Amino acid sequence: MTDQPVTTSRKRRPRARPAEILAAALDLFAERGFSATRMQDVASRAGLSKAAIYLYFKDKMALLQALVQTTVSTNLGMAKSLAANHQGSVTELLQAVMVFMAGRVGETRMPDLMKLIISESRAHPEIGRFYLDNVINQGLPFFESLIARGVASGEFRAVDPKLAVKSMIAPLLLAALWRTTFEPLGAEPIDMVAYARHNQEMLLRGLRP
Amino acid sequence: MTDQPVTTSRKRRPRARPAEILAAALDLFAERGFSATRMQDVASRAGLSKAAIYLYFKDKMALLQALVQTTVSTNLGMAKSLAANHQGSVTELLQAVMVFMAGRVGETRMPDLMKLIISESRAHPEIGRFYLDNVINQGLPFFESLIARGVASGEFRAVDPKLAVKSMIAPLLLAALWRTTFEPLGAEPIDMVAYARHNQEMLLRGLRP
DNA sequence: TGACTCTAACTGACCAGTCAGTTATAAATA
DNA sequence: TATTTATAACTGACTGGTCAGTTAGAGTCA
Repeated sequence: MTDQPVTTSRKRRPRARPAEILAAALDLFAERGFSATRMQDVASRAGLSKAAIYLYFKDKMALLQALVQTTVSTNLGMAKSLAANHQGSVTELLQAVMVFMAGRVGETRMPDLMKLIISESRAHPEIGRFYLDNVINQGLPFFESLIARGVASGEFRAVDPKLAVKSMIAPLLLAALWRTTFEPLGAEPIDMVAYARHNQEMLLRGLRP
Repeated sequence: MTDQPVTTSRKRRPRARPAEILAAALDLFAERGFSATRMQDVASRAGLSKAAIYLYFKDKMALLQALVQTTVSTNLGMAKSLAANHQGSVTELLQAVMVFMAGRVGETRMPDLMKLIISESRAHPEIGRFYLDNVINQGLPFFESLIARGVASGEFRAVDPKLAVKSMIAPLLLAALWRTTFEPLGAEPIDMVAYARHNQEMLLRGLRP
């Protein structure tokens, strides 16, 4: 017979807590949305009391902000390093970038984050502004520069890079919202592999001189 | 001296009420989102007391449902009649449909409705399901049939219509969310005319044999 | 009068965030 | 090694405020 307490042991693991809390929050935000998620629910899933969350995060919004910061911002950095290390035609680079992006949409929780940002940015403009400043206003110029390189090298026809970039992004946005909004309601899932191949084909044909 | 009441005249206009209430609700939902809009605010803007709304609508959700039903569903009907009355190549028809759709995104409140549906469908699946059943599951097969016609007639290469349709829709979705989510935060507006022309060009080049 | 339209005031439920107090653990001390 | 001390980590219970929806009854008109 051990002397161990019958109740769930109250461990002190301050190093691990923030990540656990964020993981719980992402699960619940993705599943139910931001407003419908109670701090108590986040706490329960993370194995803490609600009050403990406030030792690590200022308020509920700080949870979302941290999720966006850590999860979404990294993607752009990865895409950029992809480009920096690339040798070969712009067409090949564009293909590589699109494969990478499609992978992020298909295999990570980026769609959930995107939907959260879109859904919550009206009630919480600071979230939307963070995304605008750190992802959109960084990412679009980067993609534009890729297109412009292709135009300069003669690989692409003389499109407006600002518009062409939207042709790169739009299918990903559609896929992200499809997955998070309509698939849970029973809509036919998108075959991401075929979809990515199709989009690549459409884009490159559309850009050909 | 008239005998009229000094208090704000309480007009009796029951025929006009539902439309007035819906107009107020759409304004506010678009401006602040669904959850952040108080029934009291809708009432004030419509010139009624909050309780009066409940004479015309069962609850808050019924407002959103009515908005979606009346505003969004009509678009598909208009696009279909466009197609029914069309003579000429599928390419021309596709162009006409895309111009029509771009106009709806650029000049009506459809973007606001789309964003509402996307934002609220998690908390209120019946809204999402209504949109899925009445717009997506009706509209996509219709657009697919257009593409398939073009493939059959040899105007388009042999694409999968299911995928090609997404290439038609995605830019509109991007524009709608851009307008409703990022423009209010200071993002550069999309020039819808140039954007529509660009998308048309990209789509038709992408579909060319 | 009676049917209809409308409202002020109310209710009940919900929930983010706070706070006073408790417990686990490392360091200091014996 | 065993005991004490200090404090960071943690919790249960509470508060203040919000808001959707209801009710009792007043105003209006035919």
